[in-house]
Amino acid sequence: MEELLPVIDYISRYVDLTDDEKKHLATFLKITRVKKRQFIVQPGFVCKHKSYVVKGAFRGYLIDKQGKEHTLSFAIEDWWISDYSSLIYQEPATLFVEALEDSVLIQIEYENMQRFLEEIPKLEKFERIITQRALAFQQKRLLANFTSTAEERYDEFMSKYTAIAKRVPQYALASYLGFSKEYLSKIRNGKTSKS
Amino acid sequence: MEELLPVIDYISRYVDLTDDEKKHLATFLKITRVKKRQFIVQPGFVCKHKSYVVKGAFRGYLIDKQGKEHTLSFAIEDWWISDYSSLIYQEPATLFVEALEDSVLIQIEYENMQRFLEEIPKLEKFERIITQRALAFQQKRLLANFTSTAEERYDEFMSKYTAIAKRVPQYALASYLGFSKEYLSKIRNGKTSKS
DNA sequence: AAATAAAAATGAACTAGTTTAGGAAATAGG
DNA sequence: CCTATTTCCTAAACTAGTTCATTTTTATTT
Repeated sequence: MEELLPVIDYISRYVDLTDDEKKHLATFLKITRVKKRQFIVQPGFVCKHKSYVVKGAFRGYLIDKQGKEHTLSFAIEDWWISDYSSLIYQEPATLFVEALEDSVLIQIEYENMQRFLEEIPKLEKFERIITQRALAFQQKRLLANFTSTAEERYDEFMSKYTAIAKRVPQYALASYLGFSKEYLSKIRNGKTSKS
Repeated sequence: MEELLPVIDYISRYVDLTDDEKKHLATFLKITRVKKRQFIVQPGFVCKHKSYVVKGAFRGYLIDKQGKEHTLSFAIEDWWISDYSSLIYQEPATLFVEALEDSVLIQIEYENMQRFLEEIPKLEKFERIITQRALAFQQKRLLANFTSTAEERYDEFMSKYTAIAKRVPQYALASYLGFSKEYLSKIRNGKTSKS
């Protein structure tokens, strides 16, 4: 239970849970430790969990036909990550989700998620809210890609997600922002460095 | 009530509602008729409704700094449309949502949505499910843009959303698929026409 | 049915960002 | 502390898709 507190506190930000409900919820959760470079989701395999990051960093990406990587999401402490469409439809994933550091997760298995939504209907509200936020986040990201140039997107990301920018490799950042690592390098060197 | 049946049936696909609940739900809904070229959402104004299309066609798009249009979504009969992030955070919209034909909508006002989620908690599940689907849809769209070429995306869309493709102008389709109308025209004429 | 406006097609010049291939610098592991 | 691997930088050639200006076709209005 001790170790599961972070995620229970997280959920409690959105719905009020009694102590009993918290205990019940805890039975649906499990701690997972992964090493750097380890995958928690891989294309072709059904994504079985929703994962909350207690410690560490992850990125979700896919590889296109030409072998190019496209990063779709990052997650550090207090974020969630998974292949969403694989998880909800229980169909083979398209994404890799890879640990960028040695990390600790709290995971909820798909079947358990269905069970706890039935047994603790309050949690429907939690799921609804975080899904709405994820959707709004995605929409905003999409819009940013339309309205801004490569350089603006870079600046925006650096100021908004400083913590993430510091922890992920540049090739991952470039492939998140939608351009090549070479071009990221060009942007960086175009700036008047303060170091 | 009669006129509101389509959306009540839609919701009933996801959650079982008693007749009383259906009647209660109906009090939260309203019919809106709009003419071609009319906007139901505009940048700068808070998006107040979630809209279900009974009849007609819509597109959601934004205009970037260079004046270029980017279409984010289409909606025809039995689809929902709105500026999602504006709606859930009740902040000014970034999108235009425009009627492509004379149309009929069933709308749910934001405040009413909050009320009915509290008064009929069953509907949390409905909201959760359709939000999850919207998110999965968005993710798939994003992935398709990475893994396919302009031409493949065009083919994919034509076969998957034939009904929509027939009803929306080509400039709208091009700006949805992520290239210029001139390029769409080029793709079309590159194909061996069957007409 | 004519007049007007909107949408679609064409082709040539253009450009943002990619690709490729090299080497330098930094990190991690033993 | 030394070696290997990963990450980062540079520069030139390249290309998918854009832009612009003009024409043809298709809708819409009177």
